[in-house]
Amino acid sequence: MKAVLKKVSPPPETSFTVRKDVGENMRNSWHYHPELELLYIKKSAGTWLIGDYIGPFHSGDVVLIGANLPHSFRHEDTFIRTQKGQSGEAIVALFKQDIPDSTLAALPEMRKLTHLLSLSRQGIKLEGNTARKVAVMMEDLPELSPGNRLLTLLQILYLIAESGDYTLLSTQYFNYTPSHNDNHRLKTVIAYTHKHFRGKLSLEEAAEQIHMTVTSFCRYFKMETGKTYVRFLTELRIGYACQLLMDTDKNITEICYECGYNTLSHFINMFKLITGKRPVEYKKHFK
DNA sequence: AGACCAGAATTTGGAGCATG
DNA sequence: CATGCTCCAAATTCTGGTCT
Repeated sequence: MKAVLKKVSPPPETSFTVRKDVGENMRNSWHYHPELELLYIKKSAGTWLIGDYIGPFHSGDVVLIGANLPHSFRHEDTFIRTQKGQSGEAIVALFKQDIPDSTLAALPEMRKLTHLLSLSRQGIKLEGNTARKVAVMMEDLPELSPGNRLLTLLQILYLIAESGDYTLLSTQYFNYTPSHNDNHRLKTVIAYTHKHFRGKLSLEEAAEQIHMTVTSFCRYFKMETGKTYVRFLTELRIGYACQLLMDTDKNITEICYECGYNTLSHFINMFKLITGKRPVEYKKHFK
């Protein structure tokens, strides 16, 4: 599943982009961009794929997507194709990490904000009261003067960081970038998995990559990532299957084999486990 | 396309060993 | 004593065949 790099250029008098997407304009494909994206779903529902996370979204949801994190929002047809006035609506703010970094993040009072920006690489979904407050602030964003718009954006980021009222969506290993602190062995095995998940990939093979026995590897992987290796692999494969279902006309059997599964029954079971829908239902829903 | 089932494979948790 | 690993048995999950 290859994400497409999208170029975003803000209007000349501003340092970031705010837009209101309505109906057809909300359509998008699997893509990424160096800008952070703050998205408020004013009126719509569907499924979002953010990194290796797949899940439903509804009106009122707010999400912060970090730099270069691939994502795609699949809106239900009713919100895309309805008559004027009844279509779905979303408000999007796209800004470079420099904006909070150069204005606030360097200050000691803003330690939580720095943390928030680093967590955004996994995709952050706002919860409860914070989501409601941010939604209200985002409603106003498109109408504000450029200066007020910037201040409101910073205020929103500060509010999110301080509240801690959010959940992380993707695993931290989906879009990892090498750093000296990262576990080298884990990086090796995850990179190997990303490269080979479409084919046959045994636990033994994965363990071999980092010279561990299978037993030790299973325990190690679970301890490091919080999920089993098989679960991680399943999420990766089903995420790819979703893309194939939405973006191609391949049949379920073909997609099953293309995602590294050998039996249709198992593929369907796993698909249901991860998405809550059967492949055919999923395809009908979004095609 | 999807359900069901038996056998195979994987994961888990406890116990224990080696090393620093 | 802490850490990192292995071994083993039991539990859980996956696979592949078959049927609807």
